Amino acid sequence: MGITDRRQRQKEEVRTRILDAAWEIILSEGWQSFSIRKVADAIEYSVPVIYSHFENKDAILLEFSKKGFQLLAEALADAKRGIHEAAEQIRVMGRAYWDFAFANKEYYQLMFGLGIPTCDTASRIPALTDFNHVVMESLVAAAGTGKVPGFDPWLKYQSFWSMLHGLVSINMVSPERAEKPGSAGNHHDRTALPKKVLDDVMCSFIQGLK
Amino acid sequence: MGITDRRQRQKEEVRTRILDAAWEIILSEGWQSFSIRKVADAIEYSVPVIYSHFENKDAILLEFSKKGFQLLAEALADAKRGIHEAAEQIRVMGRAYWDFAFANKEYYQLMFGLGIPTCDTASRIPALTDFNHVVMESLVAAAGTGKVPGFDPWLKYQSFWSMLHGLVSINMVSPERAEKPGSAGNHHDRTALPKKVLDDVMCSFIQGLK
DNA sequence: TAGCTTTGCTAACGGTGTTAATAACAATAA
DNA sequence: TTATTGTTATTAACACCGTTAGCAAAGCTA
Repeated sequence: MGITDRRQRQKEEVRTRILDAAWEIILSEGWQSFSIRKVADAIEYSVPVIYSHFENKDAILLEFSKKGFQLLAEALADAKRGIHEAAEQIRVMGRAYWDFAFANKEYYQLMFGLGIPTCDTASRIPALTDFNHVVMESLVAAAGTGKVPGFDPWLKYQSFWSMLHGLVSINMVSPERAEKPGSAGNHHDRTALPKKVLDDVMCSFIQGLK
Repeated sequence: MGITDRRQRQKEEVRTRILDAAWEIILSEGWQSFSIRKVADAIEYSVPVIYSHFENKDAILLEFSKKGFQLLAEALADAKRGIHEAAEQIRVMGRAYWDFAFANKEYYQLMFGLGIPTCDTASRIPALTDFNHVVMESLVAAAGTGKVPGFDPWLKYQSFWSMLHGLVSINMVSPERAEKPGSAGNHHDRTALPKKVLDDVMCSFIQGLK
């Protein structure tokens, strides 16, 4: 019975075509203006076929959110590969997190857009576990060398992530907000300062581990 | 000519009725489902009158964003009033920031919702300056006692804000994400841990100032 | 009272997510 | 080969949305 197999394959192919078209729209027009109808138009199918592949619009966006976390986890794992000192691992992961966010703005915004992920969606993102592990590993290693009493790796993981996300999202929403009042129009400063802030924050974080 | 005065007053009154109705809708149904038509229905006017008071839907939301920053700046100013030690001022401002965010979720989400504030809106929020001043004051004071070489108050202000916003937004988007895997369903932990993270983060931040 | 300005309305345009009813099709059974 | 079944895709509708053009009503001035 290869028939059902072929049907499965064809169905899968339409599914990926939907995702591809959706992503193209998001990249070119922004995720705000992404719509089911545009996708249907792009893949030359009628609207309801999309609903036979995804429960609703948010389910499509969730798919990208998942993939975003996967890519982020990989980026961090790649960054620290080959580096032995735990503190340095943390430093490069911080930079990698920052770089990922700004190299993949659309992903990052979908991953954290306040309205998009509903409360229960978070538990349905398996890649979050990978992210968790990659970070935690280095944190435990860094603390292990210092022998800090009452060290809570989960707490430090939260701190690490919070700092990075705050830094990124404040600089992503609007560059103006992060600009020094006196240096308006200084384009060099606009990109240089946030990276200095990143270094500063990571530095005092790592200090707090030891 | 008291006629134009009265007209002005009446116009102003409609304006506040629009904002009141809008806020009520946002509180009861969430800002996602807020719509011009619902507001028009609530104030018993037709839709176009709203457009004679506000340029568009976003302009109404921006109004709440502005007020949110104003309230936040006041909350921080209130929190540190009467406290003399700069480090302690920073600590209580951190707590005040956190408390404000969760006591006024709707405001906070409007203030930072990634899709809502466009790039140029940031410069149109005067209360941001107040927020800036209130925080910076204590930062400079805290550093002044320590005499750190190469101290950049603007950089530290960025760090301070970033850490807090990251902490808040990660815990606000979905409580599950911030939960320790092993302690699923432990309701005590769900509220207690983030506050410990807050303390931890603030602690190492203040350490970095001296 | 006639004319002018302001104000508010209806109705429409072009969108959106979502779904019920229906036609077209491919695969099986007689 | 024809009839029957089950799947798939379509049309068309529902109920919304932001926004605006055109028009009627009311208020004020002269």
